[in-house]
Amino acid sequence: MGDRRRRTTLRDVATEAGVSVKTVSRVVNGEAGVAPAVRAHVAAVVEQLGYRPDVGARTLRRNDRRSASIALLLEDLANPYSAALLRAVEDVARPRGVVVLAASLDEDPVRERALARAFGSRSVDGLVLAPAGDDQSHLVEEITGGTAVVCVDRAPAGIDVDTVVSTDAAGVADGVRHLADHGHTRIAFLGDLATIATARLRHDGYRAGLAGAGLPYDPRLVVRGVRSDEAVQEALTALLALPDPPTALLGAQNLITAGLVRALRRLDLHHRIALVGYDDFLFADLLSPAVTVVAQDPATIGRTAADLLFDRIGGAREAPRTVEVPTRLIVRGSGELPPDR
Amino acid sequence: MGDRRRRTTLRDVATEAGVSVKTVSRVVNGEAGVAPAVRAHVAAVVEQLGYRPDVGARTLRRNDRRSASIALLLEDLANPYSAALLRAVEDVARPRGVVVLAASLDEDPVRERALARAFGSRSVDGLVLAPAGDDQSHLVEEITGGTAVVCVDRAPAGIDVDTVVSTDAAGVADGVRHLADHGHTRIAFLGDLATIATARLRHDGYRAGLAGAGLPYDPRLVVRGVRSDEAVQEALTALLALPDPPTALLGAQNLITAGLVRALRRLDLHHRIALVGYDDFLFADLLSPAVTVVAQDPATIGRTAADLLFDRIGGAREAPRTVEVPTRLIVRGSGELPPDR
DNA sequence: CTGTTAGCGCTTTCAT
DNA sequence: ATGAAAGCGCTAACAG
Repeated sequence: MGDRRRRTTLRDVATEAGVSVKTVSRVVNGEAGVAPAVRAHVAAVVEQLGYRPDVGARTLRRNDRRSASIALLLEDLANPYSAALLRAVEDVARPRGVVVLAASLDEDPVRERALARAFGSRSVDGLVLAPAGDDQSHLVEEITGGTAVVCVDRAPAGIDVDTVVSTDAAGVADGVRHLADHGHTRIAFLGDLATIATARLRHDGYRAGLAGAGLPYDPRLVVRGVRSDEAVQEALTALLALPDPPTALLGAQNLITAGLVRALRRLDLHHRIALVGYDDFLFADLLSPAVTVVAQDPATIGRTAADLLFDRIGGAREAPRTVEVPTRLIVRGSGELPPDR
Repeated sequence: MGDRRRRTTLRDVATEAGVSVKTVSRVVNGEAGVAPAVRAHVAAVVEQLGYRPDVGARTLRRNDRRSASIALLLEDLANPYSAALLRAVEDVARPRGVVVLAASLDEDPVRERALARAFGSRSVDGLVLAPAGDDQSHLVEEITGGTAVVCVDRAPAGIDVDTVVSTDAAGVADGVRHLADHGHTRIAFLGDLATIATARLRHDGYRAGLAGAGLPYDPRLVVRGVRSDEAVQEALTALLALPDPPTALLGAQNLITAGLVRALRRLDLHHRIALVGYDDFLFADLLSPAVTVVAQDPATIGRTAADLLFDRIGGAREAPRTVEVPTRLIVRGSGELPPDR
């Protein structure tokens, strides 16, 4: 109970093959310095005994402490954005024989630290982090300890590492401009908590987009900290009760856009009020009207982050870079409705 | 380059605190047998030096070889079903201090073996597997080696382990009966590859549902091996060209249902041909008509699988159980359209 | 209550 | 080309 049967070790193979453990180690690791005949024989014994190297023991002993594993700390693994990112990283890691640990942070800085620690204790070679709090300095120890770190989705604070983000501000500005091009002058912004860096960037993009279109910024059209379908519903109701209500909406996040689709539907205004969402979602093209979105590209973000990470793990020493992955405006219908009055 | 700076070890703490390594080990692991004053002092030094235990070394030495990690082998981490399952498992693992390794199999039995091996080499305490091939006997070694294994989504072959599945057949039968109740007698079935066990079960459910409704089984209404939107489109066209075409469709999988929604839309038949999908999806309620589905419950499957896994890891020795998680028919509109002729 | 010693499975270092 | 010995950081087993 609780005890595990002893598995075949290098030593077992060595004894059986009549060679030293070092020779077996050489064969298993494909190192030079073993006569072909010996190599073949050892390989046969390895196969026959079903020997499997113990990665933990290997990591412990090696000078570089490599474990052939990396960890991902994302917002929520069940969320399509995180899931696509994870999958993209996995696809880069697999061919290298590197396994992936994954965890959800749920915007909790405490959990960020705890999990970074837990993964650090397991000597992962690298960490891909979507920062949850506004201070990542707790990672300094890991970094000086030799763990490669790359941030995604949001710029980190307190550490200087490679970072891959979407062009949030520009993307939202595009969306705003698109609505303005369709004649809207009253464009509302519904965004996430201002404590979230990307939410701030998107708000900046909103301002910039308005400015670019020569429209004034009206704080009454801005609702922030929207974190549930109910909050969306309330916010929308309040906006529509304004003396000069918006004729177009910009949903600056996944779930907010979804909430807006539902809320507009409920008020039967979905064909009268224009909507542009930030972040694409499945079936956006099948709704009526189909939803125009500013799409992020989580797969490219993940792939890029993984590439940068493996560069670092491979010993790259340049100054940390920030890569911006462009968003793309996908025109589908909801963002092209004309102003309704 | 490649070398990692030495981290603080138990020994460092022991030297600094003026005690033996064993005493530090006791404090770190919360074992009894340390005087309160000593304990406090050691804890302070641990904190001051920023000591972090090395889980790899601990695993290597412990008799039970526990690593406080488990692995998930799922079909595709980017797919909402797998993602929800992963998240549910993570939520059970986290409070136990157990980290989660995850990988996608993409229906590839070779990858199943390779990844099971890779995780075995890292001495995970448990494995949650959504079987990709039709032979899981390669896991016998892991199991006798003490790794707990639980299968999800599909029953495994060649090993006898705890398994958590949806009531696939019953779920599809429910869907068929629902359509029959609404007057349909010509109900088509579009399913995945017959080599996939769940696809077979769902087909069985289709037959059973027809039988239950007193309807004949017409092979011309059955299309299997549908693996892309184009295939769906073609299949639908062929079905509608029959002398006596179906008035209702059952999409026996995620992507097939999505494809059917698109294809019907393209033919402008979405309000004339009834549709029931297997597997729920986001915004199914916002389409028009909203899509009636037989929903699986990946979160419950994941949670249950994780519970069973930790029972085993904890030493449970009963005969392996199979838990069936019920599906739920969600009535939304598309499945209640009357026969169109 | 506390410490000493051995050794997990492997790679490193150095010898042959 | 091969091997012997040391030791990675930790816990087990046993002494005191």
